[in-house]
Amino acid sequence: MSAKRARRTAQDAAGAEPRTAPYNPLEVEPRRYQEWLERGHFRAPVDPSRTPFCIMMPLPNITGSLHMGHALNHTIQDLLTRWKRMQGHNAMWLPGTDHASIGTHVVMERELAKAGKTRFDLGREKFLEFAWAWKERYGGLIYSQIRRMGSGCDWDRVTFTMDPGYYDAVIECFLRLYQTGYIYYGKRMINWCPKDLTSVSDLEVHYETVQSSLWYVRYRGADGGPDVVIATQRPETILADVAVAVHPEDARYREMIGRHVIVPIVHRPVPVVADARVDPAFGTGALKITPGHDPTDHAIGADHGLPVLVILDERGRMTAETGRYASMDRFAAREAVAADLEAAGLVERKEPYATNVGLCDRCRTVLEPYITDQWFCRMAELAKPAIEVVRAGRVRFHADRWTDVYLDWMENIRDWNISRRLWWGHRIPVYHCADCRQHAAGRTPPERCQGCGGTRLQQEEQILDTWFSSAAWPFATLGWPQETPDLRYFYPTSVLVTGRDIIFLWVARMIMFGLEFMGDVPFADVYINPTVLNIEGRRMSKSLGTGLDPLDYVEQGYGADAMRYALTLRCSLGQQDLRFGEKMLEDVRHFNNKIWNAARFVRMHLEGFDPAAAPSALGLFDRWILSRYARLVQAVTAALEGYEFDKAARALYDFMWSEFCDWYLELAKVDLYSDGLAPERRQAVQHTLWGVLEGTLRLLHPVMPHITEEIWQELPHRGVSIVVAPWPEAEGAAVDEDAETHTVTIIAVVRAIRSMRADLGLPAAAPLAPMLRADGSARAVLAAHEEYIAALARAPGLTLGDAPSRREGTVGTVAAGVEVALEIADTDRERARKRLAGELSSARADLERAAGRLADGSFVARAPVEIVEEERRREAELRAREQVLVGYLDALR
RNA sequence: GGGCGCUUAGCUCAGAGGAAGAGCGCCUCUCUGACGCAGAGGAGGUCGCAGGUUCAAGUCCUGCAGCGCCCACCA
Repeated sequence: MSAKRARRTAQDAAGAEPRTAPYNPLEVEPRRYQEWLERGHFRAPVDPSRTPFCIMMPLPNITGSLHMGHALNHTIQDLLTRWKRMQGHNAMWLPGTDHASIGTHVVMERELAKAGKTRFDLGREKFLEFAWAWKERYGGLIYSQIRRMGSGCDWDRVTFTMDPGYYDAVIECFLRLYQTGYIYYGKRMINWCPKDLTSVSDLEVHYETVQSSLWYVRYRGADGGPDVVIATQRPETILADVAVAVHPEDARYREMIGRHVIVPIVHRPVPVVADARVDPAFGTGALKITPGHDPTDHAIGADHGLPVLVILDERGRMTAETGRYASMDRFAAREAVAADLEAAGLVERKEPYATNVGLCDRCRTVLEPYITDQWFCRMAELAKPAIEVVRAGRVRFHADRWTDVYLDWMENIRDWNISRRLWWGHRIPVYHCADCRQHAAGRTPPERCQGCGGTRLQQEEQILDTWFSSAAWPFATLGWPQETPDLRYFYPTSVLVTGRDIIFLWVARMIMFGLEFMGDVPFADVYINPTVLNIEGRRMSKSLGTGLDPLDYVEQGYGADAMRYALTLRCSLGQQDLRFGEKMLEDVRHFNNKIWNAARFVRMHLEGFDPAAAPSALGLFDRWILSRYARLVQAVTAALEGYEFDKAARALYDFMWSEFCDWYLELAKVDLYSDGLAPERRQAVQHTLWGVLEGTLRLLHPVMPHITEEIWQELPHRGVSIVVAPWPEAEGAAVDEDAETHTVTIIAVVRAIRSMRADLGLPAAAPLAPMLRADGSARAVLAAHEEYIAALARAPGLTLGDAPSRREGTVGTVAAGVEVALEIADTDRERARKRLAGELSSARADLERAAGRLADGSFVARAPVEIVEEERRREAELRAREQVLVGYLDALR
């Protein structure tokens, strides 16, 4: 146990209680949020007289609950929206959820499985009823969590991707792409999940390295020709082999090309073909060709006019045609076939082999390359303008490095498999003729087939990829394809805030859809927020048990503001990850309490204060803090403009705590507690306390909306809510260099006295009588503010004049050019000597460095004049300081 | 196989060419009238390693190492 903790515990045991209760966010936050809703502060109806600012929320899944990633993502969006609203924009943040077809399927089917059922037991219609009931039950949960975080969304516009209007917009997108000729249909090899029974797009494949085996299998030559040995990790697919391929330049196999070999087990003679896609360095340099079960083989087979054989069904089981392997699972079949090959003496050897297998992103089942009827969207044409707008800076990524990531993917884009063999989603608006297999696209079935005139038309069973529907999010939420006022007013939107994991899945596709359907980019800026990791730097995951629930922390008593601030403080452009730990919340809780109590102090001293009356007697420190505040306004505004959220948060923290509380409040106390304070001085101090606090609250509000509102409402102010208060301009509070310089001097002097007190071991409460000596303007400033220095340094006997720099029985130093001396008792001589010696040695080290640089001819000749001058000034100062310290030290010997 | 990011005080992170910073933690002191979720004073870093550019390098360049991420998917 630390000493500090021990003391605290002892104090607790003694029953010592803090005089005031700390700030309690749990009481404040829900109440304030409710008030904002009731007052309609988050509503943003179309208003042509104001500039719109619009953010579309990256839509959470209906199956999900709020996690740390959302907490950060929403904090940033809310921060931006609130800030822009305060700047006078008509700020709109649109919330919504995603039907997340495969994700929801997985969750619901897991639920069904508990009752021993599958979705096929229910049938399409019943299953969809079940899904809607699910959505009603859980879909609202995430909204209440979003509200609890303080997010100021326009709830009147909340959108679900299967709402009728949105559904219609998605269908419209499909039909237009179909008419343009970008959508095509046919049997293609895709990534198939044998568990979910659907295709998944390339982006939804999760690769993992697993330990597997590589079997070297001998294929006998046909008609007495030479054998060939191939290497495979999937012996079961040998049954579907239609050829063996070798590299055309491979000398080992030149003789083989055009001859035939016998596929083991099925005893099928197949040709040996030459193809440059074979890597001669891998395995034996001979590749078995299985067009039905491997994408590369599929391509090679197509080019060589080879047939396609299929030996696995949609569930990954061996088909009926495979004889004794029929209905075996693919992994069992692998072992069985391998064993049979072994028994036949055809396995040359088997070696361990690490390979990447593609897993279903949702259910982690090993995916199977599989040939089915699929819908694809051509991407080359859509990608072209989407590349151009980013190159031209019409869409800007923050941080900038994501631009290359985006461009790289877009330039190598491949066609998009948009169909899913699932039920929960937007059903593809195409009708197939049962007679001639022709199809036609449309919202309703055609009366008869255009090909054969038949009337047996059936709608396509498959639905669209979830990401196809979310690609329309920036405009389908605003009423597209209707030309609504909303659409005209808010599109293009302002900023997209999202994670890097969906730059391809979502961001790129929104840009392509936006350009295709709206003829304009969907947003001007894309801010990529960091990924939230736990404190060990591990990914948060529910299944690994490393997930953290932000609402847990909020309700534990830290509150939403603390969560928001903790995340914002670490949300920098430089970092791509953000490590989160509970300690961070504690820090912010302390900060909240600091603000709360500072505000209490201010209010306590606002009696008789009239905010409308301009202050007529500002003192040095009033001017100082106003100047510091003016800089703060600039710094915070600039940081937000540059998406440097951490800088904004840090600037606010440092100002509030280290300048406003530690110095200005303490200095103000000297005035406020003095008996004979002139009324105009009181007014000036009150005005400054109020003005700076009120302004800082406004700057803080986007990050910590609740506590700032709670305090702001208790202050004299000009509006109904801080939510709609104007963002501070450096109005009336300009930078005052003079006040800053002089205050720095005074602070340095106070610190010097405090430091001497501590080094000499003098009691904290002992009244001191330091002697100060200064020249010029510093002297005048000190003379005018002796009272403040005396109070803050607890030095009522302070004198300003000719401090003795070589006097027996004193210790001294130089602070900001002011000599500060203190008489010491005989018993303190040793401590004083130690302090002086320490200071002297570090002064000498600095001096040596400065003198060294100035003695270097090339430095003086080549460094810029200002730098050299600065060094000279420093050297002179250090020399003077050294002299003074030596003087004191000598006098103590 | 390609690409990106990170490596600064015990921990979490700022700093991006001119004297090493913050918060927490640690040490000492303080029952001071906003706050002990506090105040005051301290200790603590050859800025991953090796070269280079420069009068000057956490900061720019080149390698290397470790950690993390992304793309591609090789039988």
